[in-house]
Amino acid sequence: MVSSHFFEDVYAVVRLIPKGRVSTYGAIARYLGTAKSARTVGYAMNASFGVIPSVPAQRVVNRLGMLSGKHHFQTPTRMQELLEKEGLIIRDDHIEDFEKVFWDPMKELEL
DNA sequence: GTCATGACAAAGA
DNA sequence: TTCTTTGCCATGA
Repeated sequence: MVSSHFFEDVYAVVRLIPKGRVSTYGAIARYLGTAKSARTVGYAMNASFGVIPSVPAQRVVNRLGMLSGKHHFQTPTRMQELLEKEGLIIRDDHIEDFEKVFWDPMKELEL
């Protein structure tokens, strides 16, 4: 497959998300300069399945901190388990203390 | 080649 | 304030 430029950027940023932190589609999209392409970021995650090096797609959620994409994992519970394994608290498919674990590339990288 | 859909989000009415 | 519309990039029919 021919990883498009945009996808590569998305993967690069997602891989930079520290363990125990999460980011959002919109934050990544904005960091890449295309604020309204959050949708495409999600699509990139869908295509990130099997990509090497592995892309921690479980650390990317929507702006509400909800595990909107868990259904796209190998198993619907995979995403939650991975996050809990990293020390996060998942409650009812949404991340507790989302603001505290939120990792914004705009602030963390470009600061 | 065109049309529709998708792990989303911001802006307009 | 909520509801609706638009934008983005890539993929599949």
